[in-house]
Amino acid sequence: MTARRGQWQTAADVLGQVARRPGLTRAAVARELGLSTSSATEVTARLRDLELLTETPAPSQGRGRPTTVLRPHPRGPVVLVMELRQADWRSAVVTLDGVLVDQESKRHRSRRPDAVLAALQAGVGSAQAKYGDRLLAVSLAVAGTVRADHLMQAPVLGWSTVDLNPVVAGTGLPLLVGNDATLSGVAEARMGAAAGAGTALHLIVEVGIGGTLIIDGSPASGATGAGGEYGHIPFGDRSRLCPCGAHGCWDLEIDGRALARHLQEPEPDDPYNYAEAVLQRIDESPVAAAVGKVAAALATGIAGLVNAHDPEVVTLGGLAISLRAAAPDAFATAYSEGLMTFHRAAPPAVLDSTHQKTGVLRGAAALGLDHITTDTALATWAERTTL
Amino acid sequence: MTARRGQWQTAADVLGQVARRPGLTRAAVARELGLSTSSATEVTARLRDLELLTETPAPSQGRGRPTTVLRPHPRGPVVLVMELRQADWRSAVVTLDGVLVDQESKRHRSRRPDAVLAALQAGVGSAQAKYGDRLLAVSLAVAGTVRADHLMQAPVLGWSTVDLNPVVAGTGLPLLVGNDATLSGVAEARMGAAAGAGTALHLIVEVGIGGTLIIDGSPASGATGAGGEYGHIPFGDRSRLCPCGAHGCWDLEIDGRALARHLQEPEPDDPYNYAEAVLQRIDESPVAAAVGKVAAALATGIAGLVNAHDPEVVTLGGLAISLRAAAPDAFATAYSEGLMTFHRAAPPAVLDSTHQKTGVLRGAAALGLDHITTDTALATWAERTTL
DNA sequence: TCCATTAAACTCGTACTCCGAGCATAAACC
DNA sequence: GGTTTATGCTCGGAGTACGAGTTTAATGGA
Repeated sequence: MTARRGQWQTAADVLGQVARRPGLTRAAVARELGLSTSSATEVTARLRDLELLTETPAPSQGRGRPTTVLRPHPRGPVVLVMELRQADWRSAVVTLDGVLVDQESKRHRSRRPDAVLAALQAGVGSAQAKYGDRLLAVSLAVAGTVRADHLMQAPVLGWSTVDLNPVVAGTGLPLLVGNDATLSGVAEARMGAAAGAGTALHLIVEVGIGGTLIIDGSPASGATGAGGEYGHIPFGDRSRLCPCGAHGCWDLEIDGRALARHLQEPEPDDPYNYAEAVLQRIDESPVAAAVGKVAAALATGIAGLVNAHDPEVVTLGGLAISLRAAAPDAFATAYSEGLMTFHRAAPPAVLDSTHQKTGVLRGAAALGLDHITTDTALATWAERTTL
Repeated sequence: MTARRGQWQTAADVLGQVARRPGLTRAAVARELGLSTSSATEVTARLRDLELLTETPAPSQGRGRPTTVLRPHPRGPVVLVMELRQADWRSAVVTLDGVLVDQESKRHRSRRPDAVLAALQAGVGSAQAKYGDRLLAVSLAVAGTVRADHLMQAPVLGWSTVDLNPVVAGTGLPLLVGNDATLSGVAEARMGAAAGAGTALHLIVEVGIGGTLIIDGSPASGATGAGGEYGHIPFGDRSRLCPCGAHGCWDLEIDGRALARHLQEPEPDDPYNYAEAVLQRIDESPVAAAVGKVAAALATGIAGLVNAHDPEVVTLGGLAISLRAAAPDAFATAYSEGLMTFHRAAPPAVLDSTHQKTGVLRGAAALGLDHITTDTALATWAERTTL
């Protein structure tokens, strides 16, 4: 039978709740979505029959008939999430409650694109072997600029344009690709420091700066998925050429390369670890001055983006956290001075990320689950299960 | 009876189509939304019974049974749209097809906030007297920074924080407030140069620069509605203090004030008309040089925002159009050089707005219609009509 | 002129979701 | 052990969308 318009919308909403706030009880979900108890009964029964959810008795909370906790079904759908990084790749399998299982991590043997993609493809293959039909999608996070399903620029990997589709070749699975900074922002907005915010800005400094604007839990990824490259807006010195091809990129002002410049040290091969090392020397006064400048450059840019986007909250990741911690006054001053006057009375809070290393995979998991819990995807699953 | 979840979703979708593409036939709407003919019959019947739509015979297009054009019902709901500008205010009434009727325009007698708001309130009153229950909302565009239903900064009006609620006081109508630049961007994205684009960036230069990022037809308005103040990100000279309170705002680099600086003329009282006058003198070589610099500053900033947001298309309004036209080479060069390399092969088109003076009201109309055609709003209307 | 063709509207029976009301149930509280 | 409380379950009903089949109103050709 063909799916009817909006037929699975409520079921999708229920699954969305389960993914965003794992451990939620059936009664709580019903309250949240404004469902009547009869509807809740019916929807959960449907989801149970389709092997999407199971119900387990919930610990009782005072009087009243005890309710149940909604949990993913042991034969329910899963998504494979993968993160491609400079020296290694990680993967995990996600169930409908967003829990990561089967976590793996492997160093690259070779960094040639075809070798790395072959390794990822093998990972997809073994997940498919283990989970079979339950595996519905692959969500891949990469440390580089993404455009649709291509990696355009990945300085940390030393890659230029690479088609990522080989990762799922031969499996018939859809491949979702996202930038790592974008996905860590999604994690913060859904279940981290920015949870509940309608509009949130996430910025993460590693080598250069990445980030994303998140509106109602979805990243503003632009026309081709390359949105969020905040490192390449001209907040910096226009005379400096960025490896990206533009001039005066913010990127060049806020990471290890900028610290080295201020300290008149040679450009570091590994700006991330260099910056961490420099931050250890914060009691040396030239270091403190350099860190202050970089923290101020970071804060000024953030203030500009706050003016532009009016986020409810800003979350920081990576080196941005330690940079601010090392020069809190320089940061606070530059932030305040960069804001439009009317923002200064109650400026958006700038919070440290709550997810650190796991944020990227969690964000990839969130978008992967979104993909398999749309009403149309559920209709497809239902058709398959009831055959 | 209480409204059921999603009960009016399809009806809302149909009305959305009618508003976005007026003159659409019933058959076309059904195709567009993937409705079966039986559903189309039913939905239109329902909308007819509720005095939301009427059907008029469509001009026949070849063989086959003729279809009908969906038009707003003569007793259907309307929205009052208003635009508050420096010297005057304009208003119009919008029907469900987005057509503006009863257009009016009145100069301010006094520019004191209370006097202006009283005049607007009187306008609302007369619209309510004429349309009665049919008038469901007021959508107000203002030339200034908006935060929820307050105007925070309006340099062109000389106002600081002003509560705009008095405009609808005593009417019981909901007030929707939007920045003028944001709303003109909505008009471009819905039915202008950026029609069909998923992500579009709109920038309009008048005094300073305003704009908005539009995703799937909705502006990214931020937490409080102040989103889109692109003029106040630090693309400019950090030593210059902006009236907004921040330093180095882009605003200061791309309007009449910047032209005057480059020409070493005194700061103009009316930067907009000053800039238009300067552009008439483009054949003087110092003027050409100054315009080139300003056009380049505009293009460089646009390129940075393209890097950040990856829009499908950029639309220009106000002076931005004539600035680019006056210095096309400077603009094109700076645009290209500001882009990340991978964008340069196929950079987003930068198009002139198709709506000029009417864009703001059309954008306000679009958001107003959105507000009264949500499924919940339709349920309310239905309840009222069937009583 | 008349008939075939075409596209779309209409009718009817059905499936499905959600709801309200009423009832049943399982815990905590007293 | 009865009361209170929150929740789940059952049932009948309302409402939407759909498929299949039929009807309708136009065009275009014989």
